Amino acid sequence: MGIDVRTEFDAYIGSGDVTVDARDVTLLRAIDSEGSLNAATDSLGRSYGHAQQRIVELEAAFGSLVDRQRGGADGGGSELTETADELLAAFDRVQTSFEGVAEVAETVLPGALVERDGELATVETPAGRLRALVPSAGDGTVQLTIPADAVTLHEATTAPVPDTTSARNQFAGTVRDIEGGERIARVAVDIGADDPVLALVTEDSRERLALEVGREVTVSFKATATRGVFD
Amino acid sequence: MGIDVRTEFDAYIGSGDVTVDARDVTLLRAIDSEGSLNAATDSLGRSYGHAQQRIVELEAAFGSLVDRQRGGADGGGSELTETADELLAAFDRVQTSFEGVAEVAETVLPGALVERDGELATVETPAGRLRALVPSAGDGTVQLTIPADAVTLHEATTAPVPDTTSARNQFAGTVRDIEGGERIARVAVDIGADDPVLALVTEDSRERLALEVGREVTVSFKATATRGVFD
DNA sequence: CCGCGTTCTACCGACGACGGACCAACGCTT
DNA sequence: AAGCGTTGGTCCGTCGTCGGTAGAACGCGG
Repeated sequence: MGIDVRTEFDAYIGSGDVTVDARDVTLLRAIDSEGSLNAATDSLGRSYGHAQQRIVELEAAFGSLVDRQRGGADGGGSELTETADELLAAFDRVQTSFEGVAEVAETVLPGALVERDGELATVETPAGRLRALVPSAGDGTVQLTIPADAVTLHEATTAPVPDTTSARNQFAGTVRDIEGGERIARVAVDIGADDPVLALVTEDSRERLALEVGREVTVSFKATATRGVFD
Repeated sequence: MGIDVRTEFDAYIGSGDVTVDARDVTLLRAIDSEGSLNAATDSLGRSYGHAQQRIVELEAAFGSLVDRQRGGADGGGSELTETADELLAAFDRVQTSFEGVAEVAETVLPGALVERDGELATVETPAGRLRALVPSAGDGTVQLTIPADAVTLHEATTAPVPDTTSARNQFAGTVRDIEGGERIARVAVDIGADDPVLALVTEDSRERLALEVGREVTVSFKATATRGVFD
């Protein structure tokens, strides 16, 4: 079911009416490594004029980003300010966060909305009722997506009683498949729905829980991490 | 620490060498609601020519998306195929997934890399050692980001023993602050680092765990959900 | 004083994306 | 046969983005 597609994205960080994109970030990085705006632009094969103008725009929103000095023995040069370093770090963080959701496998479950209270909904699925965030308005059937990196597995015998944890969605299931990565395994757990729930687990955890095909486990995931959209 | 910025994104889904963006999606949605390509384009204030051409491109990658019929009593019309519906649903899912990471609060922790095994790293932080995914290569200090919707809280007394769960990162802490939303509360838990760890929790869970400022809890989050980037 | 390599600023041209206009083909109704 | 509103396809003008070029200012060294 469904069609298979790549999921891609462009990340931005913004302040005021300016938004910084990947292009701006590579420019700043090149300035940092080349030591001058000039060297940076032609190492990137880009025009000096627009790059310089762009930096002025960025600085209007974020404050000083590049310490520029013209004249002098070596003709001058530029280096990044602390603000620029923080900006780059912030961009890296959101970039890798987005990469996370883009690359990580997720399982999508069909379901029917039974109740809705603000953004929080309870949905009836083939595996049972669960709670999820559904941001948009609507009614009827929904598709829930559960990111594999938000699913935690427990030994079936020692599962925490639901009242003592904030992970409300808990289901008993049996391991159907394990794809071992280098250090991270992808475990497919059948919880009674058409498709198994995928869980990302470190190899350590896989050994510690003695995960193998056929083993009974309980899977849990937070309501705030599973998101639904209406069909 | 850090500068405050909006985080934004553009989502795409791709197949072959074609990538579908939000513009394409609104076009398809307009065709669906208007009943014809012509009505769709001028309800959007866009040119027919390019829209038609664009659909041909999309269909080259995804197969038939729009059933077009010209001539007839009403002059003809167009409606979406099942494939197009699936495409729209897929786009909605990735869109809301990205919105999730864009809107959800996250806490960033500084740390020092102590070991690294593939993508999996163990990092020394002010709160103790924890395991995280750090995709890029590098060395030295890192910044870990822990999305609030991936943090689960447990009663301090009945925390599951670490060996029985796949959530490896567990810390004892005390609740510092609670921001009550409509149905979802944001709980800040001090675990010994400079900044508290934020956890997104439903109001139900907040009551059930009797969460209030000063209460002792244990927070846990999966290694595969916390991502690190080098400074 | 001149040379150097940089930053600053402005202008031009190429390219792509898009809207707008146009015409043909279609198929049913009248 | 004429009319209608759609789809199919093409062409042109505009606008924004970007590279390229050119010139001025800067400040230190020779």
